[in-house]
Amino acid sequence: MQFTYKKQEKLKSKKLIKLLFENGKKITVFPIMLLYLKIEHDSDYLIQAGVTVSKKNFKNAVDRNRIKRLLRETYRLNKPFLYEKLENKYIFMFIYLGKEELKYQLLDTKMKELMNRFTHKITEK
RNA sequence: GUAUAAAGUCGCCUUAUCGUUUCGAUUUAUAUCGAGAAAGGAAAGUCCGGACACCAUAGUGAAUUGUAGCGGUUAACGACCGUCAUUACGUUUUUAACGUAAGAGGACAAGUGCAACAGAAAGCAAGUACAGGUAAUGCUGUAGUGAAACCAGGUAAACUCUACGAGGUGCAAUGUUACGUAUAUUGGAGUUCUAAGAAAUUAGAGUAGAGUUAGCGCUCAAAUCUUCAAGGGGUAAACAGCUAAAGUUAAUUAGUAAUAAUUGACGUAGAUAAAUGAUAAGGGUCACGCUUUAGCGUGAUACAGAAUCCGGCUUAUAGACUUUAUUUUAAA
RNA sequence: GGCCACGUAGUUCAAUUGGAUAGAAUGACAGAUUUCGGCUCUGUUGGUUGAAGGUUCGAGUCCUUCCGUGGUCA
Repeated sequence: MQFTYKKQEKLKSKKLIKLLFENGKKITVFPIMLLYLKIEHDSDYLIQAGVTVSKKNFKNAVDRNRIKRLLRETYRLNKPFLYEKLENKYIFMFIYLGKEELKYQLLDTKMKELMNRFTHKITEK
């Protein structure tokens, strides 16, 4: 499995996103919050993931884009770790809660911690 | 050389690793390989003007709304260029001229409205003080009030008038496909029998069916049924529109200029919870400090992210460079 | 992405078609009343009218450009 993040892996359907926000479960490792939901979707990949940043916290489009790019990058590089342990299909949404931009290395460690917690929760069941 | 102001130009670079979007090839498919390209001067605000699309549309007038010295540029404009009145400041040889900057500026000799306080008076009128003048009188001048006054007064970024222009809605326009389902309403076609008639149709039966009843039955009866179309309700998927264009740039010519013409060169993003990146290393530029005139260390490297496409305007912007003007310093 | 609307004391609203010092209620503060508090009465306070320009003798009001807030569409 490679470090890819293609069109097929992105969460695009408005319907799914709506479902996710209504029924999804949360895990938070500040400043990242993960919303996830176990659901059968059409993609060939196990996970469809999206990324979002609030307009309230970051007013300029440039800053929002920067954060989203960082989040995507951390997800992309840590993805194989998740795929080793997963069996069912999921949809993800990463939400950035912080009000200031963090450095890449910090975000990377946070993302790893977040994924650890997620796999714990799944395997417990 | 320093500082300030105005105008204009540029607005970080290189390498490595891992990725995203597009196209092509291979493959059942995951995917693999190859190819080139990938954010701005404002992409922003949406303040104007167009292209393009759909809808509407005989003509004329009215209403609504925009513009407003004169001339030019342009696809077009409320933009741009030139120029004049006017205003402000400065200088001089001071009833004027020159320089710099501003410059939404048609008409109050068509009508209506408005002008606080002050003032006799800011209009369907009334008349103060002083002086002059008359047969006589606000008849004339000055003073005083005020932003404005014995005047065809002022005011149109007041209504209005004049001249010229403007159909509406916007790529979430619009077209095609897919998914999918309650059916109000409207229209067409179809579905029983008998009689009359050439036919449209009319009259009757009470069949299919509908309503009601526990049921028998009773009532209605081809529409309340079927089907097709319009219409309406929902879903939020795909493709086209979608990027080569009033294109960018250099030289020459015409023009005071905006700009135009000719020739040469270039071929320039196309996403949709929204790509154009992330990390590491090195370099450039600027500031500060140390040492010392060549290095070292630390910090900074702006404003900001395409969403149908162009032409302007407005606003944000670290730093660098060019030109012009002014000030001051040093040298010759 | 397109298209609209609205900004006045801490809060909710006024301001006669441009005319003076921008008002009212409520709130806040002080005093009176009360043993104390509330109610009530009296007084005081608080605004660069979202910002910057312009027109005008004079702008909350007219014009232009920005800033902020909200709405709408298939």
